[in-house]
Amino acid sequence: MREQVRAAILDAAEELIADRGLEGTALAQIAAKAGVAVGTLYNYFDDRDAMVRALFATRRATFRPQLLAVIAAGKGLRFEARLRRFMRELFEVFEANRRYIKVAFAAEHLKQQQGAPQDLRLAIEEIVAAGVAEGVIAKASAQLLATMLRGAIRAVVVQRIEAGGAFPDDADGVVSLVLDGARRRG
Amino acid sequence: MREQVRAAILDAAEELIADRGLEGTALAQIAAKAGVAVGTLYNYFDDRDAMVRALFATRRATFRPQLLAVIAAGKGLRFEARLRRFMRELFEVFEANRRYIKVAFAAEHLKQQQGAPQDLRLAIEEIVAAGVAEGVIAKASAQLLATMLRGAIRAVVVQRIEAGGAFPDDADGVVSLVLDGARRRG
Amino acid sequence: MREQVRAAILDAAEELIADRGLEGTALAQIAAKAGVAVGTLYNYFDDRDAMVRALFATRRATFRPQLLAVIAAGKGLRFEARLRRFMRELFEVFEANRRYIKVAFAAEHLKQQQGAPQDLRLAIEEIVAAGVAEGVIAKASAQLLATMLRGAIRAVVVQRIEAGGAFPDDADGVVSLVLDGARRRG
Amino acid sequence: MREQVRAAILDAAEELIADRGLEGTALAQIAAKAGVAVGTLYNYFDDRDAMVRALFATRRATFRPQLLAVIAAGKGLRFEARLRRFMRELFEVFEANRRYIKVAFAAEHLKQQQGAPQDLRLAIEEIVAAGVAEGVIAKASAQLLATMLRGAIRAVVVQRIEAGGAFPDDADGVVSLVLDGARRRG
DNA sequence: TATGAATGAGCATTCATTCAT
DNA sequence: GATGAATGAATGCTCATTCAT
Repeated sequence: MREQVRAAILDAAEELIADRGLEGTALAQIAAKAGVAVGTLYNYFDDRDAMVRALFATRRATFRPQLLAVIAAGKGLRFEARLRRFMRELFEVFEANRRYIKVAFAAEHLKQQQGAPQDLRLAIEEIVAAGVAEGVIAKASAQLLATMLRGAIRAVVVQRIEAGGAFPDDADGVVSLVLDGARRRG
Repeated sequence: MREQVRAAILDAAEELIADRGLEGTALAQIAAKAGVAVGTLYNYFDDRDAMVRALFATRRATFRPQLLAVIAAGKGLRFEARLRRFMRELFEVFEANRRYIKVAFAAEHLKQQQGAPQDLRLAIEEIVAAGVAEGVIAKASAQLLATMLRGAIRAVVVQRIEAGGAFPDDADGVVSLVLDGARRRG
Repeated sequence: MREQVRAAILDAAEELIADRGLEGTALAQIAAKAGVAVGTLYNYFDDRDAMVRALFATRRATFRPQLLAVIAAGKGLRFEARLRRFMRELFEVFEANRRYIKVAFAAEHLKQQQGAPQDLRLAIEEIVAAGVAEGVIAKASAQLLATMLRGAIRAVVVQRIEAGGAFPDDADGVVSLVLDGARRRG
Repeated sequence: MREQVRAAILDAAEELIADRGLEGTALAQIAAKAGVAVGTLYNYFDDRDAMVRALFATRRATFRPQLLAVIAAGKGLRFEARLRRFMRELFEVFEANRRYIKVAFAAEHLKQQQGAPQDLRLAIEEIVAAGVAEGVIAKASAQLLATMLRGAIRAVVVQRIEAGGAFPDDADGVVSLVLDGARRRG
């Protein structure tokens, strides 16, 4: 009961923030969309800021296990296969959490949270570390590779969010490029 | 004289926006920091929005020629040398325009300006196209390579801005990675 | 309760506008006089303009039925008696709505309302038309007579508002003059 | 020279005030239209209010002699002829001072001036007094007749100003009505 | 004397937060 | 707990007035 109201509030907040941005969304709008009175918001959250933090925390609590599951799913595989699979499945998880991803990247510049981006960073670092352990990736390249992968994912996400389409299947292209480079062979 | 005041206003705006974000910065703060009265702002700009646009336009007018000079400087070189040089010098230009870069990336989500990011995109595409023409890069990889380079640059910039250090010398590493991949050889 | 606050706001607005004019009255003054906070005004009216319109509409809603009652009261009478009675009772209604009348005439030059003046015009035209129908007034004089009556009423009202006294008993004199003229008879 | 600038300023003020009202006209607009700088206004007038008062005073200085001439022109005539002639010529004077008349009536509700209306009142009272002296008007009707004449003139003026046409020739109708009444004669 | 940039008090409006019901 | 009216500080903007040049 109480949880349902809380969820309704956060849903309303998420949708409005995704649409109009964090600063463009007033508490009155959130309350209206959630079907409660403004004052009620304060029974669930200390203040506006706490509500936003709760929004990110709640969503992250949904998103993170899915992300961890994706990582876990590839555990037995060899590095390259694992990375390719990870990239493919990652975009599916993004698709399933589309609105949160939009909000998370949109609010990336705020100090208060780097939920999804942070989780992602760790996930990538873990896989890259596995690649190093396996001897496929030089230790010296590891950090840079991780950064590049994140950069690539971010670019794709931002583009898709603005263009509005589905998250695409550049996954394999990105992996090939970062593993073997863009230089023409032969 | 008039230009000095204008510059002082934009400087104040830039610093405050870099610190507190666009929506977190009030005109009164900008005026105070610039050492003028609120009303004075309106002698220089039509309204708040025009001031922000002027800020971006002015900074871009400084940044863009530097970026173009970097591109032009590499014109005679072969692709790889050119790309390496470009990346190195690019970060120097970033360093010289540090605060603008910060504001530009911070305000990236606003429709009203994609100045620096847009300029950068075109610069990268030009160089990559030269790589294709030279036969070093497969045509099929060109788009992805460009995207990855931008993603990498962005990631580096954001990280350095938040961490506060100088833009690093990952330049060569990035180039090596995107050209030859992270996979260990031999 | 809510209605009382609304009424208090409109009362405050009316009094201040009557005193200082429409443009000379700030919302802060109205709020202070009404004993509420500025923001509260916006719980009752969309904006300043809506508040002013509401003021006129509310007052007119009180004034108009009284005016209509005065007109109706004379329905059975012959023209001259009716006109005399109308003029006398009209000034009583004016007296009962003194502050509104003041505001209404003061804001007469605004497009947004011609409430009282408009109502009055129609009332007069109806009575004059009855005079024409009865054969007492020549059709050709009707329009001018109506205009003169309005002009006379207005002059009396404005004078009394500025002088501050009660609306006078010129009523009979006005009627006699417009019916029989000022020329001395042998 | 100095007088020309002063005149240009008052002309500009008059036109703008006639168009947009007193409160709707900013000093900057007046200065711009007059072709001088804002600061210059303060070399000619103490402040905004003084400028407006000067505007009315100057215009009245033009208007009043014309009005007095109209009165003087009828001096030899008998009352009725004089009144008819006065009313006709009055509207010509109004036509010649159209913009001032518009401003004067528009600003009638301001305490600061009743220039034209005041002059007019005196003119009418003088003529009516002549009618009393001549025995055409009963002393008891004099005040009311004067009030009615003013009311009628005002109504015509306001209507013409808003409608935009020329001041009409209701003059004779008004005179006939106030002298002989609207009642149909057998 | 003329200029017009600088000034800052004043205005309408918004909105997170409080609290009596 | 839920409500939503009340609050008032804060914001962007205007404009009469001042004053250095």
